[in-house]
Amino acid sequence: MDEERHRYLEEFGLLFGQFGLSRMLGRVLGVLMVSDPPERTAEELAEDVGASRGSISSATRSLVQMGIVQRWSRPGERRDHFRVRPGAWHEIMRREAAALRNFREMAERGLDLLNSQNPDARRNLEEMRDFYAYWEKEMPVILERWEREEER
Amino acid sequence: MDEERHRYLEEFGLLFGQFGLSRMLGRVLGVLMVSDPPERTAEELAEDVGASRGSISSATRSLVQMGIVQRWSRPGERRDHFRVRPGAWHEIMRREAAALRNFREMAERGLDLLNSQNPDARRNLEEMRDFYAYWEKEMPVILERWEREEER
DNA sequence: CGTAACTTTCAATAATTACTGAAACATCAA
DNA sequence: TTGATGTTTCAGTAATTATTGAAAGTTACG
Repeated sequence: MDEERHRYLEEFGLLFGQFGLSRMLGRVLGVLMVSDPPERTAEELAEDVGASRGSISSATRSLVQMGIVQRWSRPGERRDHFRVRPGAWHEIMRREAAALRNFREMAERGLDLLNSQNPDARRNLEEMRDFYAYWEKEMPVILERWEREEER
Repeated sequence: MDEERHRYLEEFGLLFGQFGLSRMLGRVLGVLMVSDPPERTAEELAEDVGASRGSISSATRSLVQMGIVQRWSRPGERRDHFRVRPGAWHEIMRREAAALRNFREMAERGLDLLNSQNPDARRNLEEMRDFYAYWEKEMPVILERWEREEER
């Protein structure tokens, strides 16, 4: 694994770090993305990202649990193999779409808490609530259109 | 400031923490959202969130710099006041839309790096690139529609 | 069974990030 | 200019989060 590839993995990790996942998850996902063939054993992952077996174990567990990575094993072999699931990116975005609900609900709780008739004071929370309700409605539409276009 | 309100601020902060901003930015934004009237001085913010002046100073600076919060002062008064800008939520989403580009570019760099003809190995990166290119195109459309609907 | 190959768990610790508070800086009015 | 009021900066420290590595757990096979 050369210098350029290590830099790529680190930046892939940082991108995911900014975005909310952990850096290690990003690095592991990065290796799986640029692997040829596109799968790796836990041991290979540990070597490629330069991390301990323990870290790899917890990163792969999270990625599998999130539906981003698949684990599989050939019968009669002790080693597990990991690969990125087709549709992984769609799944990541679907999670973001689901999180919009938390923002809308936070706005609604704020309005209850504020409990004021002053329209000036309510305006920001109403805007927040309406904005996230709008996105909650629109994102699934765009996600579905992508799925239909992928099927062709 | 009662117990319920403090819990709200803490959860508002956590929501923003998960989402990528700092918890303190979230707490400060939370206070400004549920204030009546909807503005606060730095001193009031410090008291409401229970943080030091220094923390408030850096949080408000970031929020202003991001275009989420406005700072203003009445002539002949030394104190600055802060309030949430109308359109703040739109601005936050616009930033997310802009970040999609980083994901597409990461996929493109990965394809260069992989430099393999094996279609199986290229598939994940191609999917990533196409998926984020699609969102890069679609998000501005939805953001603009919101703006048009707001104007009415 | 027992052993080797491999994985997971989790307490300890390293690395990172958030926060404070006091000093420096800025602004207003007399 | 001075003093009072208010804000920012930043070095130090606290709090949090990420990571390791060794022990415990699993699985395949003879």
